[in-house]
Amino acid sequence: MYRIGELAKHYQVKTDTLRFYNKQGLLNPSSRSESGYRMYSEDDAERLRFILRAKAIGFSLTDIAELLSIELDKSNRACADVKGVVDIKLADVEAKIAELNYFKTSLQRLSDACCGGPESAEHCSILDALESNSSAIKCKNQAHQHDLSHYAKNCQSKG
Amino acid sequence: MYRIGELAKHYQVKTDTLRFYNKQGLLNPSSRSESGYRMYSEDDAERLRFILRAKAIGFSLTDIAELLSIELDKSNRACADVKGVVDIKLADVEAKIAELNYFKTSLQRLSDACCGGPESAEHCSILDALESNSSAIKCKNQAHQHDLSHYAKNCQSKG
DNA sequence: CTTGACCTTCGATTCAACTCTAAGGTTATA
DNA sequence: TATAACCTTAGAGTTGAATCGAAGGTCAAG
Repeated sequence: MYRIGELAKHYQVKTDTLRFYNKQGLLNPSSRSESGYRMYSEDDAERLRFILRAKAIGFSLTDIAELLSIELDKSNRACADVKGVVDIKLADVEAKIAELNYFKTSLQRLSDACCGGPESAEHCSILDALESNSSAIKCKNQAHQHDLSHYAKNCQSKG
Repeated sequence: MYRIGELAKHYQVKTDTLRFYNKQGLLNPSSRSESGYRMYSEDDAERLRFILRAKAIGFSLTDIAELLSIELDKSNRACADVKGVVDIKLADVEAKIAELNYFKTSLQRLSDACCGGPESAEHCSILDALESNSSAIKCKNQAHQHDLSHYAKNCQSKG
């Protein structure tokens, strides 16, 4: 069993954050000491690891609560429902990866094209690229169905 | 030239948001009409597209301002500086992709293991996995150097 | 010449996810 | 027993990124 400060130090979070997660119902200490101190078990720590990992890759606390709460009403849910929740997150993650890969390619192209020397950036190819309609950072043409589609369709490749 | 409402509608943002970007210096309309209306050029629209795309993949407005401001003081910056900024962003993006790929694998594994049928989730393999120390959502062993390393090292594979 | 859809400003509010403050209780050590 | 380093609570403040409200100016159509 860990006291709040121990758990916090171990996972590099503030005690405030753990109290906040407690208040939000995200991570309730499995017990309290005589004097009212929060006492966290190994399972609680496991749950915290899950929360931190999910958070680090961009899930909101609401998302995380949803994933974690699935287990609570499982007898009222069909397998398909559960799989549905997971698959929605999966689609989100895949869409984000696609965006990031696209952006990565653009940045890579910029970086590769730049001499990186000590001379003034007046004629730096990175700047040229950013200046002229972000021509090195083009919109992808094969717009798929997600957040970006609403403006991707208006984004002409001008290179 | 577009008025604020036109630009907003075109890119599915609120006029408030465009005024906010103006106030923040992220996107200043290239002119004002006689009567003081903000007037946006094609280049302004281009810049907005860049902002929206960058935002969609997780850059903060501060990050975006940095990328966009490169052009302003370019004669005061060395090529190397500019390349440096881009390379830092590139590393950010790569780290994010790595995280997401890791999480994607975990979610995929959960999804694949689930029958997805209409029966009660009482014995759903996804829930089993989440329950028992998230064993199906294991920590990766090959911890590389980034945000997660501080707790990845404490995360034992229990499957 | 007024109605409605625009636009302006400034300041207040929202939301997530903390983060801090104040006032006080607990526990190990000198 | 007193000092420090813990812990408790309720509630206020912070940051980023909007979003809203109020009070009013602009402009084309009827």
